[in-house]
Amino acid sequence: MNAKKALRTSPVAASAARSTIADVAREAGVSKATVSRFLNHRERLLTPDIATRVEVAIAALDYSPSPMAQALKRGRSRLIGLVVADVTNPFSVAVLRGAEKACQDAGYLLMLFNLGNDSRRETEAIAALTAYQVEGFILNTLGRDASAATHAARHGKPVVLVDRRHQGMQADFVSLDNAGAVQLGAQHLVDAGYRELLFVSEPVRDVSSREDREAAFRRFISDSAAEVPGLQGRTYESDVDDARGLDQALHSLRQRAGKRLPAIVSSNAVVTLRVAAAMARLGWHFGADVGLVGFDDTEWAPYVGPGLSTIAQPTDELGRIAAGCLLERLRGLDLPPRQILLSGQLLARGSSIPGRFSASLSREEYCLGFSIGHAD
Amino acid sequence: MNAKKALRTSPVAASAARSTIADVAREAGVSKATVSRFLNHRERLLTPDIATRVEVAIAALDYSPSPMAQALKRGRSRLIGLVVADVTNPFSVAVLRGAEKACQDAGYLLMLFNLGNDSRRETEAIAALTAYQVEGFILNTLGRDASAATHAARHGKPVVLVDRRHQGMQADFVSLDNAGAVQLGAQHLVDAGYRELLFVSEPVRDVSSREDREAAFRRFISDSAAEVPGLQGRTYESDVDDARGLDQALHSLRQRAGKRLPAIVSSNAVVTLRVAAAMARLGWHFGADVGLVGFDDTEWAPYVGPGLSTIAQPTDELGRIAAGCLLERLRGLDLPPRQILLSGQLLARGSSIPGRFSASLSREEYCLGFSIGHAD
DNA sequence: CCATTACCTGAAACCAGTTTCAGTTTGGGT
DNA sequence: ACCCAAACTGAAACTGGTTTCAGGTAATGG
Repeated sequence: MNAKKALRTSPVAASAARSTIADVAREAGVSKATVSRFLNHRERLLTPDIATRVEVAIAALDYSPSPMAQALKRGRSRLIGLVVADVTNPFSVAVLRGAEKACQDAGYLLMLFNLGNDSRRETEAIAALTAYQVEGFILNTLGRDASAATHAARHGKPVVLVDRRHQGMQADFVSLDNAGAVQLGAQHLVDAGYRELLFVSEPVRDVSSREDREAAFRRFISDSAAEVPGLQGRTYESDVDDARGLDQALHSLRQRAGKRLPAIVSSNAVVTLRVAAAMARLGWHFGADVGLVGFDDTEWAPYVGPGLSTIAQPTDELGRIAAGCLLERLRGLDLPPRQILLSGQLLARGSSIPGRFSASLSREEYCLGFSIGHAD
Repeated sequence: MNAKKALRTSPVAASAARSTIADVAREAGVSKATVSRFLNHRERLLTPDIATRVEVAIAALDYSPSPMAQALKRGRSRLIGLVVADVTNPFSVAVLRGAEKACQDAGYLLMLFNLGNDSRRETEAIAALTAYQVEGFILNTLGRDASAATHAARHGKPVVLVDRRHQGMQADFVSLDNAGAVQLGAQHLVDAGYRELLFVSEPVRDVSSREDREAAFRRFISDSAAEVPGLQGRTYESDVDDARGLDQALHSLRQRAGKRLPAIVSSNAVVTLRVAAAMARLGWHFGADVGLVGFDDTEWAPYVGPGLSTIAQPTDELGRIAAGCLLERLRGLDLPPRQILLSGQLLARGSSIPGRFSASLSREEYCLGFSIGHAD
């Protein structure tokens, strides 16, 4: 305390201490209230004379108000809490990027909490963020514990769910149109001539996006069975530490296929990588031996094998829109919860072309870029 | 205000309002000061009787102190500011992950600011974070504006620089041992028989890690010229929107090589991807046509072409150690600035094996996993 | 010309904590 | 039994803002 005062009076270290509203008031010869009014209610102005005096003082002291103090008094913090299931997942990061930009543009800062795929920390995350008075949440969490999110909502903080829905929870929800995307990818494989399909996913239970995708795949198979003779489809859940299981699944996929062509729909980039690893272990080649369409278009997809066909999510959009929804709510918009689904885009590359053999040919020519219009 | 009081007395909505220290004090029949002491100085205890009364009251009201108010009074916020040059860069994300974990374990929360590779926002970022009373910074910024960081340091906030040094700045610095890593990768290429080397980097100027790597490459070439007959090396700066330039650079690399073997050292994952794209455009193959060792071991590296040889950075370590340094400073450690360099690990795959042709063979057998011990 | 109103400004209370300071109690020593 | 110190607790001041409330001044109306 003494040290601080010493600093402030010492001209050398003057810059070390942030100037406060009281300093400005003193400098301008007015009261704190007047300075505060100048900052917040400039519209119904103060006397021009006084206003300029305050303005000058603020400039002279390079004053900017402490968000902490403002948060304390106002109850609003200009902070948004972002909870991410796993920063390692490129999808999460891409969304994060979009959201972060939108928030910054609106003058909000992001507080990040990464769960590292540990669902127990979900409650902890929301509690910590709530303590810091975040004004709202963008949640991309494991579906497990709806209670945590509901708790946040009950505190009156708006919540936007990204990619993963919590059953029965009243909140805005922004996501890829999973059903449409699966349809798009699976149909593409069928069009390319593949008939024995395998949907590979991470453990489905309780994660809405995985459930949606799997269900959509099943629906596609049963819906198309009539028109497409010989079409068969199964699903497989891949576990992180069960590489052998995946290898076997691929084996039996090819066995079932017989002389029909086998293909895989992988439910996200993580799974795609696992499948790529399995293919390498088996010495098989994408396209020729087994077709593939994978969710999430990553920057490396064009260069793996003959190029991986992917379903691109509009990740940036998702993040931006999620943040947008939240900001609207913060501005007082009071609507019933919305569901916003954006469509994916199919990028067809070598991995869904049966005739082609591995990476030994230039990929460019296969990059057809099938696409369906994607929302705004 | 009235609304709030109404809420608090209404039993139904009681959960909506966070309870304050005053509530606890009233409930326990003690003063706010006593509650505060219970929370902060439990060691020199209160009377056991009173302590338990407070404890019970806290439990009953599910009270937890407001970090905002604490920050205001204490000047400490339990917040750490993390500025990242580009969240899109997998390296940044990996570091972020490590740092985030370490901070959370120590009870700190991370405020994230992404520059999106826009160096003008650097000052803005530090100002915003400072305003929120972050206790320290972890900076992975563009080198441009040392002033911003210096400014932060002058405010007495500890700063840790990750991967990028600011010239003349007094702060802890945590990074890969770039010189050693370049040596490791380049030597590996030479050992494999490559003789005409090209170091490809993003624009080097003002980014210390890029400068270091380039310089180390030059040094390696001149140091080895004597012992390795025919060894030649050049450098090339690749620009985002100049794909043709890169194509030409590769062309002349091969031309220069003549019947010697040409190879590339790419300075990070982004560049590696650009090189992969160029190779695809040219219809060339890694390993056979041009060798490659790239900085940053990504999850997809094993599956591109014959597998990409990489120099893995201990990203998680880097993040953890950076956070660790910062936390030490926050605990009052007062040492001169440290430089902590961690060694990289060479993962040799197909792209640095001259004989092999493309992806048509299983990669596993090439994954020799050359490695040098990496610092704790 | 006086009363009323409108407008501007400052003092003080408040947000939710921490910390200082002073007062009370207790215990030990003599 | 008395004195003094140590230990514990509460009132109040403080952090840096915002907001209410009341007072003062100038302008307008009767």
